[in-house]
Amino acid sequence: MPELPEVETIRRGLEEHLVGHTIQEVYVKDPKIFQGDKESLFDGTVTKVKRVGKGLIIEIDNGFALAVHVKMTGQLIYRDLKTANLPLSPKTGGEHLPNKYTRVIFALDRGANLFYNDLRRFGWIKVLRLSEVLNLPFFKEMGPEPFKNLTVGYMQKLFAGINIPVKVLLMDQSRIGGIGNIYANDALYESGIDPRRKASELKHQEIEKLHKAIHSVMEQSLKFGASSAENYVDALGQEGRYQEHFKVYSKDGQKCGRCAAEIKRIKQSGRSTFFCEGCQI
DNA sequence: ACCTAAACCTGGGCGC
DNA sequence: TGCGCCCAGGTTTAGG
Repeated sequence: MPELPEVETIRRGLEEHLVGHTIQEVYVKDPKIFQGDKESLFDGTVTKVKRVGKGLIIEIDNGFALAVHVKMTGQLIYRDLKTANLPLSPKTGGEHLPNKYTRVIFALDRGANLFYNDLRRFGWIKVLRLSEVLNLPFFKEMGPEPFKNLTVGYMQKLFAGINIPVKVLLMDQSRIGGIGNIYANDALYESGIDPRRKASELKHQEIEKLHKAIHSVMEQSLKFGASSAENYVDALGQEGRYQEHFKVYSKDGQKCGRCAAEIKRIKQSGRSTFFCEGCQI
């Protein structure tokens, strides 16, 4: 599911392929997804693609921007004359685009297209003035992020005052940006911390280990092109392989690689948590 | 203020 | 074969 490494991998692909293009037309097949005035996009060039947490900002040099959130099953797929024959992952919904999951099509110059696919239709695309994008509550309320401004010191101060389970805290975007269920589970395993413990009860040294683990699991995922356990594909419609390297996520019933105890699955705040009762203490 | 749970959606997998 | 149910989980909203 798209978390920081997945969205960052999409961002890098768009940065490489989309920048320099102009948007010539937008076909909105599902109005639920697309909000704003598409005409505002037509007289400028894409200059930059930014990521804030799990959200994307596509900047255009006419003062407007596209803000995008793919939620769980959204895909942004770029196709042009060069990539037209590159096989698409079956997760895109078929061999060709557009298909039945294509909700928005951006027709670009030089015969290229950007397709927004979304099976479950949770995602959104908003046209906004660039100066207004960061005022969206989603961006405005984003907490410090791994690889940016998430420091050990910040985490130690944050954890001290919070009595919710550490796993639930890691996934709260307003407190720490970019971590979702996969990396919360794997980072807690990597640092040997029980996901049920209250954040305020963690020792400074444990928070230091957790900070390190967050970065190491996300770095590893980026290296493998992120995780395609569900619907994720990159900006060229290709799958990642981090799902082959999950530490505990989705591995309930299997043996822990560190202590050979069985990996358990519980619910926390309505979501699945996977952990090893043997070595996460 | 703090926390939980349902809602938003669709399709795949399971039991019967 | 098919029906009903559960599950996936990022964010928003409603409610305790």
